[in-house]
Amino acid sequence: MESIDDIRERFIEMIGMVTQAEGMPRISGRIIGLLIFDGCAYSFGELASQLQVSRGSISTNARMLVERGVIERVARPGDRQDYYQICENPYDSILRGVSERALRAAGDIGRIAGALPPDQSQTRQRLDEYADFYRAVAEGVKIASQRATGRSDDPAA
Amino acid sequence: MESIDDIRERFIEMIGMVTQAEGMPRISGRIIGLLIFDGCAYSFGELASQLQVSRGSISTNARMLVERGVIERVARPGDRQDYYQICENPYDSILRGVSERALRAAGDIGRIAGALPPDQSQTRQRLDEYADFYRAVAEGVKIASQRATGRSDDPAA
DNA sequence: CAATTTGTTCAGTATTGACTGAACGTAATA
DNA sequence: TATTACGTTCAGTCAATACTGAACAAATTG
Repeated sequence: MESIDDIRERFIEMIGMVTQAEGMPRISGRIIGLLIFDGCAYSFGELASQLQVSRGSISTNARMLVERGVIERVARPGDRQDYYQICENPYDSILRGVSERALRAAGDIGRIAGALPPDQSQTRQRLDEYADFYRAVAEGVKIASQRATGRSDDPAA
Repeated sequence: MESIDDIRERFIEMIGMVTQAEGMPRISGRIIGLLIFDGCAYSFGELASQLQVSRGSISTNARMLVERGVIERVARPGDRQDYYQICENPYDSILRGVSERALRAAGDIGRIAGALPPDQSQTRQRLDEYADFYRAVAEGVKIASQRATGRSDDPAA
């Protein structure tokens, strides 16, 4: 029988690999995995020792995750250390980032399409289609976000 | 006034950067950009010379893109070379890959959640939520795919 | 058959970027 | 004020991987 610690380890490493595959640093994913699995707040130092990484890495990755709204810093009275825990709905924040990137790509492509002279309508049409694709992605992600969270802004809930 | 060639160049490089940001090789994106912009079929050799990369790179990247259903090989009677053009709806294929990866992550997480002993219901719940998130992403992407393509399988179209 | 063309493979290179660890600033404590 | 604890920063290291280019097999042409 596999121990809980083994399962935990497996989960944390797995999330690390998944986030790496999504283009994020592996340590970011391991922080997320740890905080989701244990569901409590950990201090800066605990994160470093639990994940066996340098404090520099924790500093960089924790800041990025806070900035993206995935984890949050919480204070403990009488304790000078920084504590971190997973946000209420981290998934929303993650998807917002994906959506933003897609919209930016759509905007970039649309701008290039707009720069084409009028006699290049065929090309412009292909580029506009491409931009629409990215807009559709952004839209689909937004829908996923609504479904994954408590559907707080979904009238049909 | 910016020439069409300059715009073309800018577009191709831009798509290269976008795909790189999505975790794919930059050359793959440049091939896609070239084929979308010009909208015609190019030979293996033309791809290499137009993009100024080695034939080895074209071989590897073209094969991957064909395998993913983004571009396709077309034959020309009396010409031994391989010709490549963008697929009918490359976006569908790209999104299918994204969706599959999300579902795989959801399955992995769900399996780990299932391995937890019954007294870990809190943890299991958090993990199940996480798995649901990835399922929602897969679903949202599928919706995006339907919207971006000709909505061929959307009864409301 | 020799020469040429075409695409693949793979060993080597170059580059990117994650990660480390030491130096540093700051704040608390004695 | 000296010391300790904490988080940040940044120069340097290391690993992953995109890319090159030469060697190769197969097909074609003369």
